[in-house]
Amino acid sequence: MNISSMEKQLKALADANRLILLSCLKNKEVCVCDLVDVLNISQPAVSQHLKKLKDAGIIKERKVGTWKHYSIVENLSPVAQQVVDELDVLTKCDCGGESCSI
Amino acid sequence: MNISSMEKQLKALADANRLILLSCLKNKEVCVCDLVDVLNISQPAVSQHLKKLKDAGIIKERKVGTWKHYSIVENLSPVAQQVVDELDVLTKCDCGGESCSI
DNA sequence: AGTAAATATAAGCATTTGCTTATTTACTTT
DNA sequence: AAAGTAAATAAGCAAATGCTTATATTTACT
Repeated sequence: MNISSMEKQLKALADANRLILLSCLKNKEVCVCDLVDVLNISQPAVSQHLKKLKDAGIIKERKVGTWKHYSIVENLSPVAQQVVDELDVLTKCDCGGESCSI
Repeated sequence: MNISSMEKQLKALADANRLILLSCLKNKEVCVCDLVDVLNISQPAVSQHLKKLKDAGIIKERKVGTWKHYSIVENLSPVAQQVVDELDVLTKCDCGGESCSI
C-alpha cells in the first residue's frame, strides 16, 4: 500500500468515536439508529463518521427499507484488520430492541 | 490496548510526512539532520513530527554529542508494527554523507 | 397524495493540526 | 570564554476536523 492511501486509512481510524463504532461493528451488521445510541453525539455526526470510514474502504452499507445497515468490509487492509483485531467487541449495540430489527 | 491509547498511536501514524520518517527509520537509526533532508519542510517541523512519534511510544532517541539519533522502539504495539511492516524501506536517508556519521 | 421515520447533506463554528520564522538550549571546538 | 552547530521550543497563522442545528432525501404507511 502506498503512503497516501495508508494515510487516508489511518486518518479514518484515528478517532475515538470511530474506533467505538468499529467495536460495535466487529463481527456483525448494525443499523445507524443503534450506532447513534452508543455515542453521545448527534445523528448527523454519526453519519459523518460512517461516511469517513466508508470512504476509506473500511466499512460498507446495505440498504434495508428505510434503514441502513453497516458492516466491516471482508478484505480489510492489513493495518485496518490489525486495528479491528485489537478492539474489544462492544455488545452494547447488539440489536434486539424494538427500534431496529436486523 | 484501550481506545484512547490506540487513538493516540493512530493519530501519530496518520500523517504522510510521519510515515515517510518511519520509512527512513525502518531497520536503522538516523539522525535528525538526515531526516530533515528527506522531507521538504523546515527543521522545526521535522522536530515536531519526531516529538509526536516519540510521545506516542513509536520511536526513541539516543543522544550522541550534538546529534540526536532516532530509531523505532523494539516492542512496538501490534498496530504500529503492522504499519511499519507495510512501509517500504526508504534508503534515501541512509547515512554516509559528510554531514552525519552514525 | 400526505405524513412520518431513517439517514444524509449543508452551513456555521470552535478546536486541533501542521506549517512557518524567530529564539533558546546544549554541546563542541577554537 | 567565544563562536559555531544540532536540535528543541515558542508564537503565530491557515487549513482541516468534529461537532452543532437546520434542511433535504428517501422509503413506508395510511
